[in-house]
Amino acid sequence: MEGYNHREIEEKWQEKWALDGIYKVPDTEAGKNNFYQLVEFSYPSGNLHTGHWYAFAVPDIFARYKRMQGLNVLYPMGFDAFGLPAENAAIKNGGDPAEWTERQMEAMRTQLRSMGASFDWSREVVTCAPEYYKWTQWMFNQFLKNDLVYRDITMVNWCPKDQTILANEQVVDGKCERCGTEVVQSEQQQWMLRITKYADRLVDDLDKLDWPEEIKSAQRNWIGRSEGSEITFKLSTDDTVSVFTTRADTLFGVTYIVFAPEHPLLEILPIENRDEVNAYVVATKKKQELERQQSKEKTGVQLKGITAINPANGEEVPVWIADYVLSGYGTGAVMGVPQHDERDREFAEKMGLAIVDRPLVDKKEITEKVGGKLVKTYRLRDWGISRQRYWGCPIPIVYDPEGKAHAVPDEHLPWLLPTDVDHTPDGTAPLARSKELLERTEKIFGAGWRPEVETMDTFVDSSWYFYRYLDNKNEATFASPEKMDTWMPVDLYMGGAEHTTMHLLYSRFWTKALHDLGLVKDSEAYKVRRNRGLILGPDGNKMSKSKGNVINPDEYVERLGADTVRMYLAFMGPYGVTVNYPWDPNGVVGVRRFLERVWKLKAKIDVEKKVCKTDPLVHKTIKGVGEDIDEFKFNTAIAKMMILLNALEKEEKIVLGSYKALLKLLSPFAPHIAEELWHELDETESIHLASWPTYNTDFLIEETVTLAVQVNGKVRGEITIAPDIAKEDIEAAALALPRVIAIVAGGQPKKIIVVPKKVVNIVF
RNA sequence: GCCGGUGUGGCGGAAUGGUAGACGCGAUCGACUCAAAAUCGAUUACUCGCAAGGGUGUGGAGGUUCGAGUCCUCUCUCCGGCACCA
Repeated sequence: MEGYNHREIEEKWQEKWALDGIYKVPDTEAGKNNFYQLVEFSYPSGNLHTGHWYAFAVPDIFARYKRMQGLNVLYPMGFDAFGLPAENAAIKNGGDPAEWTERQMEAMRTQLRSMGASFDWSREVVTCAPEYYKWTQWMFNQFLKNDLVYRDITMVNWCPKDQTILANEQVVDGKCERCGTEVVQSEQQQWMLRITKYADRLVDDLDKLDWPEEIKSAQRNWIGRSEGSEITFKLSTDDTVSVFTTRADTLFGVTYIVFAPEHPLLEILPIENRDEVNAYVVATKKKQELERQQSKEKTGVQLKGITAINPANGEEVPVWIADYVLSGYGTGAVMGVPQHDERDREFAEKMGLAIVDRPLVDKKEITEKVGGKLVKTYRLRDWGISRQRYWGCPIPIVYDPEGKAHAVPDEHLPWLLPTDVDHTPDGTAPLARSKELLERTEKIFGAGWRPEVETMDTFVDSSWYFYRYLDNKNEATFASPEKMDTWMPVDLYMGGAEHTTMHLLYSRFWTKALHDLGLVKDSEAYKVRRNRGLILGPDGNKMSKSKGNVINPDEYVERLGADTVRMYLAFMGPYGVTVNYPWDPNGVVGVRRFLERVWKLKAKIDVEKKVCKTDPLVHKTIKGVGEDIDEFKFNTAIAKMMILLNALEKEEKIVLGSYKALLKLLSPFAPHIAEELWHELDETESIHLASWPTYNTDFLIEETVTLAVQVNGKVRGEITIAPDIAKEDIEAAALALPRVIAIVAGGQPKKIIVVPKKVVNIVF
């Protein structure tokens, strides 16, 4: 037998598996239940890094395990292929983003294949393909018809470098998530999706989901529901202003009212110190949002000549504007209750406003009494999806000569992205420069019609991709109801923690919207969600080129093999928890050693041998490995296989069945070496089509058990006895230990506790 | 500040309230070798002791229990989310 040559066998089996199509998944298979396991598809960067391996290769263990257990497992892969990097590459080097993307995808497919993952490539989904975005646009049209889409002028986050709008989720510490440029606020028209309409359900339905609390809590925080009252104050000018408060019970303690500087009433009120007020408003607008949030120093200006009447007691209180009141939240005006609110107190003290201590009242009663209403507000904003970029899904809208927006009718979908675009950025949307798009629009709709030149946020593309895997070639609909019935909802969705309040929230919204339109059955797409952690550099820091701590998986695959890399990543710690693990270049060698020893162990097989004293351990290992995989504890599953190997190696000769069982247990983790060794045993069918080994409980019955003997809770020795021995005999055996006799020294134990198979505690 | 998570050897980590540190890495010693690597064997929480054996130990302080890494109370650290959100 040759030595373990990973290069040879990995390539050989990858080719063979592809050729035989062993991972091609039918929509239904007789006698098998379907299991839909999803991982977040990736952007085609053309560079498969350690993170990808951790994201795809480790869940592949689970998919393979489920398949061997007799489930019909779908584990698909695709590409979230629209997005800025392709366009930036085109800007930098010239060329076409579509071609660039295709090249990157081809490179990535090759790299992905090197993982030995069991993806069903026949179901691949590529979001930038017209066959795909046709349905993205179709859904947009459906949403438009059902009032889930609208056009609005809003303050947006604008990245001056990328020349595009960013969602709040894409702004990190006031900087563009992608390029790190300081984000500025600017007022723009854009297409909005009414995600806020679903805010309550997005919060409430979390309770039904088997998701880690950490994810649910992050989504709740992000949506930021708060329940309170809207109360109207009359002004001295006969105008009225509504305030939102969660503390209606403090209404009697109101000593002033404050507007946000952007409040629309400011323009119409007869303010005596108009110049002073305007100056404050202008100064506020100049401040960027970031600055406004950082400097907590209270500022503000009183609106002279304006007062408000407290509806609870008729008291007349002054009215101010101050930038500590946010225009985008609640009603953009608050009641100042310095006695009960820290911010109000700070403001009142600085401005010399009254602070009064009044009794609290019932929130609900007082709200009703003063004609207010109980309301909920949310931190979540509607989702602006307009991007002034080229490489995205075109928004299927055209404008008539009067400038009115119309949906591009379904029969003209896909509304193709034009190709005649100069990618040099000039601050305008690239599609505005396309002759092709304009001519197409006029040809179909008439002279004077103009196309929408914005493209969609790529989070739109990824909000429904998991449906398309189920039926990726369907030309009549995005996915047939029958196929969705057999697969949805997703049984297990593993992904990155960074998507918790972005993709994960958006796609939940999308599913609910499709559900309400009768297009899908479930209102939640993912039954179980697990976030994974990060693989850090050997120095314990996040991998980055500048730190020089980047681990290139290709090098390790070349040197030690894909099986070793997969298995090492699984061995580092439990999966599905957001814990970060540093890559240990020595640790990975340990896994390789394990595989080599499995390889060598084959020489010890004795086909004549039928029983071995390791047989019970084999059964125990089968049980344990299965249980660990069920809980995503791949690390301890591997440890158990190592324990078994250690024991088998100590034997002169081993039973063939034991070796086969070990190979089966190993096969989800290290699919190539397991397949190779399996075939060397004269097996002809793939090990990956074999069934998961079963264990015989007869072997799990222990002949003897070892109990710790404690005196007053401290371990003083141990006894090895038959498991079914009587309590009295156990006590006697424990008391007979020389060390116990020495400690007890003839005294009478107060009590003896016997925990079967575990411990004897002599309390003395 | 609010919410969520985390804390165990030199390192990654393991432990249904029942012998803390499985498994792996690293380290030390030994075998093999001219030598090194690889491989194999032994040791490896800390500490006192020649040894037998003892003491201490899961961020910290209390508590419940025959028995606590695990349960309870308080507290600290680090990581993540939200944050002038009324």
